[in-house]
Amino acid sequence: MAIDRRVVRTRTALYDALVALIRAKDYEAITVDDILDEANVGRSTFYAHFTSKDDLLQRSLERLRDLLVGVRQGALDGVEGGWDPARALFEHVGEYADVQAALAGGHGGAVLREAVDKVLADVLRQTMGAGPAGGLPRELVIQHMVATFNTTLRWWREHRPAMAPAEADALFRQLLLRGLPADVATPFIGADERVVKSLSGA
Amino acid sequence: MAIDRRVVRTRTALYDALVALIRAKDYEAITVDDILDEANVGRSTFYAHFTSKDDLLQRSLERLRDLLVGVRQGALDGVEGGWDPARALFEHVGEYADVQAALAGGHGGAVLREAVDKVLADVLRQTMGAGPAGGLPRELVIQHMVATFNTTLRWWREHRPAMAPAEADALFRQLLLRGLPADVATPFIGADERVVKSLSGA
DNA sequence: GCAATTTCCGAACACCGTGTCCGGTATCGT
DNA sequence: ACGATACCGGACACGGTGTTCGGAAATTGC
Repeated sequence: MAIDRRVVRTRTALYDALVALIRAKDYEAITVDDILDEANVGRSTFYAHFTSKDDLLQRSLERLRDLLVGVRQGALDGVEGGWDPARALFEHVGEYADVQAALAGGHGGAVLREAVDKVLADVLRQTMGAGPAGGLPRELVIQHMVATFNTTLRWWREHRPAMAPAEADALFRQLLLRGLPADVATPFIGADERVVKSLSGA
Repeated sequence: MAIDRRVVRTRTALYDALVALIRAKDYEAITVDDILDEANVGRSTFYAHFTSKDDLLQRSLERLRDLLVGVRQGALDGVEGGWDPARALFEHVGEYADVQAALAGGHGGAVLREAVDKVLADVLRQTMGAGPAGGLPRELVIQHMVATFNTTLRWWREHRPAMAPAEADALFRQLLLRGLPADVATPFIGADERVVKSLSGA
C-alpha cells in the first residue's frame, strides 16, 4: 500500500503556500486562512495533517534540513572533494532577497530565525561528527558558528547590500577565525588585566 | 504642573507585573488580562498608556537600557576607572535563574531575546562612541559582540549550568578575541585554500 | 472497471484574546 | 474646595484558532 497521492499533494501544497506567503509578508502576520487560501485546501484538512502554523513551519524546515544534508553528502561523495558551505551560502542568498527580508523583518523574523538557526545547527552537528573541537565544547562551537554566520548575513543585507559576497565571506571568516582586536572589544570586555584584577579582588 | 502620581503608579505597576509574569511563564503565553490582573489595573487604563503588550515590553526595556547606561557612566566617573561589563554580567546572571529560563524558553524566548539584544546593542553603541574599530564595520562589531555574548550565555545555562562564571567568561573571551581554530571550523568554512580556489575558479 | 477505503471539503460552532468605548467614580494638583 | 484628569469596569465588535460532522470525491487494490 503506497502512500495516498492525495496526502502528498495537499502537504506539498501547504509547504509551498507557506514559503510563498513568507516571501510576501511577515511570518507572524500569516494566518491559517491565508495558507488555506493560497494552497486551496480545506480547513479541516489542514488540521488533519498539522496541528498548527508553527507545526507546518517545523516540518517545512525539516525538509530543508534533509535537503541540505543531502547536498552536502553529494558534494562529499563527488570527486571534487571540496565544500565551502558558508561561501556557497553567501554567494547564493542574494538570489533570495525576499527570503532575506522575511528573516530580517521586525516581528515575524524572530521565530523564523530561531527555526532556521536550529536547522543550520542540526546540519553542522551531523557534519562535524566526532572530530576535535580544539578544546572547546562542541555544542558551543556549533552555536557560535551559526550565530556568527547569521550576524554577518543580517548586517550585510541591512547595512551594505551592495557589498560583494566574497567580501562578506571575508568578514565572516575574520570574525570566526581571528576574532576581534582587543582594543575594539574594550567597551564590552574591560580595559586590561589590571582592571580585571582590581574588580575581582574587590 | 508636576506629573500626576497616578500615572507613575500605574505604569510602574504594569512594568513590575510584566517582569513578574515573565519570571513565571513564557512571554508569548502572557496575556494582557494576566498583566491587568497582576498589576490591578483596568483594561482601558492599560490601553491609555500602552498600545499593546509588545509596547509595554519595549518601554520596560528602555528603562533597563537607561539603567545600564547610568551604571556604566557611574563606573566611568568613579576613581577605579575599570569596567568589565561582560564579566560582571556573567557573575550576576546566576542570580536570575528564572529570567534565564524565560530567555531560553522555546517560543516566547525568541521575541524576548530579540528585544534584549537590541538593548545590549544600544548600550554598546553609546559606549563605543567613535573609537577605532580595527578596520571592521562598527555596527557589525557591535552585533557580533552581542551575539557571541548571548550564545555563550545560553550555552552555559543550558549545557553546563554548574560551570563557574569565570570559566564561561573565559570561553566568551576566547571566542570573541581569538576565534575558532581553523580545523574546527572546517565543516562550515571549507577544507583549505586549494579547495576554495577550485570552487571559485569553476 | 468496480467496490471499499481513505481523504477532502466546507460550513458551522464555541472559544479566547484583542482593542475600543463610555458613564460614573476616585484621586490628583493648585 | 474645585476643576481637571486619571482610573474603573463592563460591554461590545472583531478576528483568528481549532474542532466537528455529513456528504462528496478521489485513490488504491483487485
